[in-house]
Amino acid sequence: MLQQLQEYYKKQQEQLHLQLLTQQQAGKQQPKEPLGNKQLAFQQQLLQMQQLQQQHLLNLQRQGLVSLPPGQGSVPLQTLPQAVCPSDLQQLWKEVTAAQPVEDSIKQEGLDLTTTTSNSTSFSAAKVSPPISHHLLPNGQSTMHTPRRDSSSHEETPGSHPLYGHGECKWPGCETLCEDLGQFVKHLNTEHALDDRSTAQCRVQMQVVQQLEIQLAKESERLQAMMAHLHMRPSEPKPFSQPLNLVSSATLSKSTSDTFPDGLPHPPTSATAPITPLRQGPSVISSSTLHNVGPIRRRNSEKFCTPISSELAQNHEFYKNADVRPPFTYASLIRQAILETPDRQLTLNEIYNWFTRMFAYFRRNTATWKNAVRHNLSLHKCFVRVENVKGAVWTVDEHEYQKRRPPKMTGWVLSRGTQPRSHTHTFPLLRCHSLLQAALAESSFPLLNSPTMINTSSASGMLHVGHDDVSSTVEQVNSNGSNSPRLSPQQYSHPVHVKEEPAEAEDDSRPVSLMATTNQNVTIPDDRDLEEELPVEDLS
DNA sequence: GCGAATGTAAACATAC
DNA sequence: TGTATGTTTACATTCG
Repeated sequence: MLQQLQEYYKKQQEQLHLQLLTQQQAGKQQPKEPLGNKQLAFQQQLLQMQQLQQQHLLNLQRQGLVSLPPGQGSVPLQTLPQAVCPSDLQQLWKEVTAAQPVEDSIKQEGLDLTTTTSNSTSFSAAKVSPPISHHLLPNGQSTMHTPRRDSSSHEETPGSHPLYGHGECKWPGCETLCEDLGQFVKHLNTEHALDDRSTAQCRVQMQVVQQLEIQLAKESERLQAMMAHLHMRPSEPKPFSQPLNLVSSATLSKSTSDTFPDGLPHPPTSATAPITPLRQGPSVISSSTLHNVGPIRRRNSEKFCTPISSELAQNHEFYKNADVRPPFTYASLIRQAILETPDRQLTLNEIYNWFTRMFAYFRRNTATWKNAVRHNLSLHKCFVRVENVKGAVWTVDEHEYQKRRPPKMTGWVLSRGTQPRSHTHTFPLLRCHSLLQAALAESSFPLLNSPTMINTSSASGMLHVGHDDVSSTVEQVNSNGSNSPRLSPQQYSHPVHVKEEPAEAEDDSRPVSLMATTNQNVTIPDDRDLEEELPVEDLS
């Protein structure tokens, strides 16, 4: 099926290419500007075709028909069409840009694809929308052509370069170490000059961005349909506090498609205020999301209780490939890492590995975040160090973890711990509705970009919007509590030594049976109730 | 303003 | 000795 598709698209592309060449020939006898326009139109056609192909492939991928090798990300990069080879593209760009004054296509500091990028990426949108002033750079970062830049980024300081950070070149796949900016500029000019390879890399990055935009648009439509079906009013005032949040404009506002008939959500055209990823899930493809760095305080897993496990499951590929800081606290992430393992325990190094494996963001600044991880492990009582023959491993004391959570949640979260069981029986639809509304109102709805969740388990997915612990605990029950004979520390044949902590009278059973404490969490019965009562399909 | 939670940095100890 | 690991402290920030 895939082959057929690819063949089909190949043929289409060849036809288009042929047309393009024909047009080029014919264009020689025509005034330059119409030629440029026509070529642009053809180029757009080509790119749309490529988009279509990628969309299909993505759909196939979603349906499990196509699997991507690790490292390829959610975007089928390896399938990026080659219909426009770099040299063609370069030629195209030359001709297209020749029709209009493009100053300094190649700037002193290196390749500047801003104008051409705009031409190539905005597609038909360029015809109807004002010139977008943001431009995505090959590494997914965005340069703003507004005078002000995102001050939250330490890379945006004067004398810096968006492609340069932490002493290394951030050109995709490069990572060449450069001692200073001067050396970097030199490197940029030599290694990433305007040649076929760089052009191709730019194209790939453009495709990545386009794909994400398309995906977002589609999921936005889906969400609208869902909300319409549920009689919700997404465009009610109040929704989002971040005006620059793409989701707020693209997802929930019908006017998006009016503003941009191409159906593509367009990132904000200016960034006058730094954006933190507080309410941003991967569904928020905003420029600042893609390069948010620096100290970020609250994570939405804590504040808005994004279901970390489900979000991670859904957006695994995104976090794995995009240099985006995950919107979760270190504690949440560590806990997630530990709970994801069969044994519910990890060595420090394994935790490190999980971080780097799961998040591209944590593949750099290792000293900083590793220190933070160790700090969190030591600081939070919910993380318990257990020694075995292999060395020390870390486990999660779920009870402690729950205890440290501020009891300020509404809906089922409150009912989970404090209300009688009977309350959970009333949950399903009403609570779901209010919860959903609350989630929509309070967050950027991180499930938006989660086709699997929407497709296969929307109910559970929505219900999960409310508490990551709930989802995780439910998963625990499913994956561990009932059917998997996992090894718990006490099950090891060797004696288990638990770091001596001041034993607390009330929950002192921890050293004896950590896993028991974890799995026999007092909250589980409710979770189990929920699992039983709700039409949850995808919890296994 | 206060306190809790969190992130970051750093110093220090210990084990290998 | 260097590195990994673990603990602790300090300080800044965010948010209720």
